[in-house]
Amino acid sequence: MLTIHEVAELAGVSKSTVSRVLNNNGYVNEETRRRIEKIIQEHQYKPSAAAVSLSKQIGSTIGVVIPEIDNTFFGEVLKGINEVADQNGFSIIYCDTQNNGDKELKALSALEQQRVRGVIITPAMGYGDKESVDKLKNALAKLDVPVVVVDRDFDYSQWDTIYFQNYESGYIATESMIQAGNKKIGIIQGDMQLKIARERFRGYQDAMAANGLEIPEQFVLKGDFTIETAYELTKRMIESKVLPDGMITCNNRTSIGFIKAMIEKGITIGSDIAVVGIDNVPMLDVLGFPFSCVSRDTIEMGRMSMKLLMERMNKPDVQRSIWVAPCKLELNGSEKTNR
DNA sequence: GTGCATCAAGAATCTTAGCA
DNA sequence: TGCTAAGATTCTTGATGCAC
Repeated sequence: MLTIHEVAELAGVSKSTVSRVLNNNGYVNEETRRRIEKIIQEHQYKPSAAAVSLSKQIGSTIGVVIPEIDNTFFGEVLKGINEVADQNGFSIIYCDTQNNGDKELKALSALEQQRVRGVIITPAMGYGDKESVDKLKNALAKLDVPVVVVDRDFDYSQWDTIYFQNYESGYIATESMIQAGNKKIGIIQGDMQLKIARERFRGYQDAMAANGLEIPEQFVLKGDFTIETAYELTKRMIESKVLPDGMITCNNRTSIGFIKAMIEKGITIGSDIAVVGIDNVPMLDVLGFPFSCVSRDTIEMGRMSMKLLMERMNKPDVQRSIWVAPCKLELNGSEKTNR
């Protein structure tokens, strides 16, 4: 790859003149300009992003901190972020915290060293108390760059935020199950330290109460948003020989764990037991498995987070922005049973 | 209209001093 | 003389102020 120095040599000018042509500022003789532009085009010269950052004292790299790189949900969010970043000349550094607060602080420290221009973060933990929020706040303050929080909103947050209609998703999922004729409806909760899990559960509780149904406590399973826990909890529930009419699964991974246990034990979803998940599991559609869920446009959430970050870069003093991704009910048959 | 000099951060390389 | 540690210098690339 050519450097500005080599372009200058080929054009018979100094690199200052090439720089003026590149940035379209200062005086440059029209003939000299045309000659330089021709060389740039012929050699497909592109200025080094690292050197431009160094020179301008501003980076073109965005740090994205996510808690589960192997979760398809975050894969799609990243896709949306990448799309907008790419269109606007930003590159991305990804950090996976594996839902670990210490790893999150390390990742932010690494991004500080990289001198990123902004950070998009899905917090690793619930941050339900002021002390842990302060730790995160301090780490982000050290970076001194715009921040956007995605998906996991939490109390005391002060940053631009993009999240999902968590309460509504819990409510709609439960309501759809009730409309399908189910009465004894359980739920596999998410990690209740997270606000999103508490909100989804609250939606479930309110939908049950609004329809005059009691919550069957033995079918309120204390999950943590992982496949493994959902699988174990579902297996134990099946082994107890008593099943509810249907279950709400609180995220895509919980749905996978639930379905895996059901298949293993020979129980047919949509016939022996109903299920409505929060978040889609695209792979089930590919496999022809009818799965009803409350979905959201995750790629759009990624796009919006990057757009919000760029807006914050341009206008650092405007009020905090919050964008709520709408939820959409997709009924494919698993909300019913033949019992 | 043009080019020199300078600046930025940090790694790599070179130089120097001190000691055994 | 050889080794180590510390400090100084060089190098990378692009932007820009200022002199000619």
